[in-house]
Amino acid sequence: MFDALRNYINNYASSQISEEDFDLVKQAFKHKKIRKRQYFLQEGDVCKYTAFISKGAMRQYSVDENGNERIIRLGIENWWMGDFESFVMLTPSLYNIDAVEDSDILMVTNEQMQLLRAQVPAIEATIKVMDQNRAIAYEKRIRASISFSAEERYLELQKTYPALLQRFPQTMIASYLGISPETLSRIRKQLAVK
Amino acid sequence: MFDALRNYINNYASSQISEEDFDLVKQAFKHKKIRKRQYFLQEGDVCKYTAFISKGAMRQYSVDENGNERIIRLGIENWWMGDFESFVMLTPSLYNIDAVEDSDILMVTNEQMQLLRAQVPAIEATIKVMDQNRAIAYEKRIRASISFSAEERYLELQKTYPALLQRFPQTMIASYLGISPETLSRIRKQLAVK
DNA sequence: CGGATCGTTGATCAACTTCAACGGTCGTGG
DNA sequence: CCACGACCGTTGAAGTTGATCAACGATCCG
Repeated sequence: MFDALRNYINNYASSQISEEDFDLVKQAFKHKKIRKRQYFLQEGDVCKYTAFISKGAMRQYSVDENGNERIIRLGIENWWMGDFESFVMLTPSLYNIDAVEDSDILMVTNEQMQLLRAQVPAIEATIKVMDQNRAIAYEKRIRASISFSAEERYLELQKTYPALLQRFPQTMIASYLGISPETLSRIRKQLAVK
Repeated sequence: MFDALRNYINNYASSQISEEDFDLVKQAFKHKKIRKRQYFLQEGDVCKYTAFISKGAMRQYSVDENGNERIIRLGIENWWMGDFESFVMLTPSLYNIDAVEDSDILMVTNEQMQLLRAQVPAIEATIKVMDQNRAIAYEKRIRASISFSAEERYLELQKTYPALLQRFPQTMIASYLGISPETLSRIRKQLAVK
């Protein structure tokens, strides 16, 4: 259960995390199984935990006034899931997060995370790299949304995170790209011809 | 010249930075005056420095195959400017950065920044808060780009960063929002009527 | 087996872009 | 200090992209 997280840390921190340090990590995280369609977070609630997905697939989305779901993040194994703003500021979330497949997650509060960060150098290092990577990934996505057409954004996603295309239904991919399912269907048809 | 930076740090770190610590900061940063239209970074170059804008206004943009400028970031006093990916990874940048007004900037390399971070607790604290705020701001912008119409994105910008609207020509604001200058002009006309 | 979900396709519609022209303002070089 | 050119914002018309509405077949799951 914790192996995925251990590998993740060892991969991000430059050195291996010691057994004692990893015990601290284990104590800070709560394991939870979450079934397909089950909520991890509902709009209006505070996102008290951030979750490391050790198995499964999840999504974060808001619902507009017409009832349309707008997916702003997708996550699978070895990704983190949570509403960052709500988690850090302890404000009510604008988002829902639920499982798209049966999932195993490891949950931690921000308080525990900050403690771990201070106690365990490997965690501190991991978080720094994560912060960097997140900033870079977000900048790319912002650039794509300003500069690229729907087709280009789809191709970019296909190139960057091909795994997501296999794990989530096309409707969700479309929503994540900010386009309608019909448009994505037509783009794929179009690309198949080429 | 360094006052803006000192205030910035004192504002972000929970405690005041000591005089000795701030001397270290002063040594790490290089001051530079940069004239309107002058480049801070050109596409293809590595972004060796990140800049704290102590006075002035700058923009980061890419140029597409048709010669259109796509602005992905605007910055004024007390904001940081630089291509984060290039700065961290030392890869050639896809962007240009130039001054929109005559500006005073304080420049630092990533290496020096990491050293400062290790030596000066106030810098470490400041960067942590910056990382958080950046992530939150980026998530909002991604959400806006997926979910909101051009008019809604303009209103959001007006609400969140009204100062930007005063400092940059409308053409640049339009580019930053990912819409054409004509569309922004019509949106503003439309809103004026209401 | 039956209902729900998913992807596809066609037709129409709305949002936004592009192209073109014009007037105003600002900064600069003569 | 003035005149000129560059840039900026505005407006109109036409064109494109993608959204919406609607219908249908396939598949999956209970």
